[in-house]
Amino acid sequence: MPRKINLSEKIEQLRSFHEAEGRAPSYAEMAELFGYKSKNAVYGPVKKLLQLGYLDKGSDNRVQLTTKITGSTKLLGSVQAGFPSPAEEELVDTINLDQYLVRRPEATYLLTVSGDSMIEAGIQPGDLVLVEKGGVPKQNDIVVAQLDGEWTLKYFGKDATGVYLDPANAAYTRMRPERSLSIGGIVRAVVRKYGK
Amino acid sequence: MPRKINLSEKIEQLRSFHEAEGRAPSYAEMAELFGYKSKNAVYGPVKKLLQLGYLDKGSDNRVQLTTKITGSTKLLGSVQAGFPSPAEEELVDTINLDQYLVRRPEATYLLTVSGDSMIEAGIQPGDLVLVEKGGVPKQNDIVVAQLDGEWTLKYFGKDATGVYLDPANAAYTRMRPERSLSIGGIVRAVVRKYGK
DNA sequence: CTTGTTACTGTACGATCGTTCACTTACATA
DNA sequence: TATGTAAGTGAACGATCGTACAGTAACAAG
Repeated sequence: MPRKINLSEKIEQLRSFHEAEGRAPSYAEMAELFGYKSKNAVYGPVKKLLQLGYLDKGSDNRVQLTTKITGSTKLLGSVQAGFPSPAEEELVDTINLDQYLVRRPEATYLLTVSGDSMIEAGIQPGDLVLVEKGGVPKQNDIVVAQLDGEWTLKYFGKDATGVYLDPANAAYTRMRPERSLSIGGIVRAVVRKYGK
Repeated sequence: MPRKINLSEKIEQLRSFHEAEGRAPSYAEMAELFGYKSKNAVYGPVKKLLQLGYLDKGSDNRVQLTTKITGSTKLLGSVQAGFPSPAEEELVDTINLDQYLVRRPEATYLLTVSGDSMIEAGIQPGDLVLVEKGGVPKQNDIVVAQLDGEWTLKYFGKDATGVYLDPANAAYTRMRPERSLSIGGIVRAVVRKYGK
């Protein structure tokens, strides 16, 4: 039977190395980090971490850290499930919000919301919307649209009459373009930050 | 007068290198990337990019890319201002959502919201809340709390009677702990992703 | 033209890189 | 205890790393 290797400890060591240095360690640095005297000793653990997706190999042959290590937030279950007890030092993966939210980095922009036209969709003034340019909006997608000269945030829709824009606020009504309508982009995510 | 150097082009080249390789280039790779025949030629542009904050130098002497290059979203103005014309190829910095939202990575967790008790605060079922453990909640902070055995998302408050938890839903009422109340963490941000 | 400054080239250097090989140590099983 | 497998050590290899130095090319000012 193969001996048990403490991988979660090594993952934590890789996390702190990345936080301190901002880069992936070399084999020699990993040997020192893990407490080995020879850098060859890390080939075993590295192979396992590659299989588990914690490490990558680039076009040069150096190891690269994946978001499972470099990510800044640990993904847990639902609110109902509550928090894990601080005692259990389990193997928790981290994720990267950028990678989770952004599909096409070159076409994705962040805009600040002003106005309350989408308040009932949970989009408040001051929120950030992550907008992707260039796509074709589907029914009920939230879009950034320029309607008769002014930029707004609305639900996109189409019916027999043509294209329309719906607010998510009972105080406003459905709008249809009189002259021009241009879609700036489709809202892919909403981000709200509390505190200053 | 010093000759003009095209820095924004080099920044774009560094962005595409990072996207392709997932790492920072060496001096030799930068020489090839920028079209120089000698790697010494890049020392000049690199020095300027270091000053402008696009590059860093690590404890080894290799260059590191900052979020101004590796970030995945470009921060623009407000929705009202609309989109910049695609024609203008200006120097736009990118930001990193993780770095923007997360202050203490080791204490930050992501939970999925279930239930509609905070619906009027713009937090819907299925949203992700970014929760920071270990802080002391202030008046009207949104917290993950275990009230009499069950984990919920509520506004935190204190008055002469003691601690209470307020929902953001007219269908529910203020609650006060009968036996125990433990705060799991403070909600620092809300993230909603549209589409699958 | 000449001169001075800057941008760039080409070569060389020690250090470190990842990898390979031979060898020793540790330990479960028989 | 003896045996076999895996883990870890230590030395060596060519390749690439960042840096330094001398020299050339480009160009503005005189």
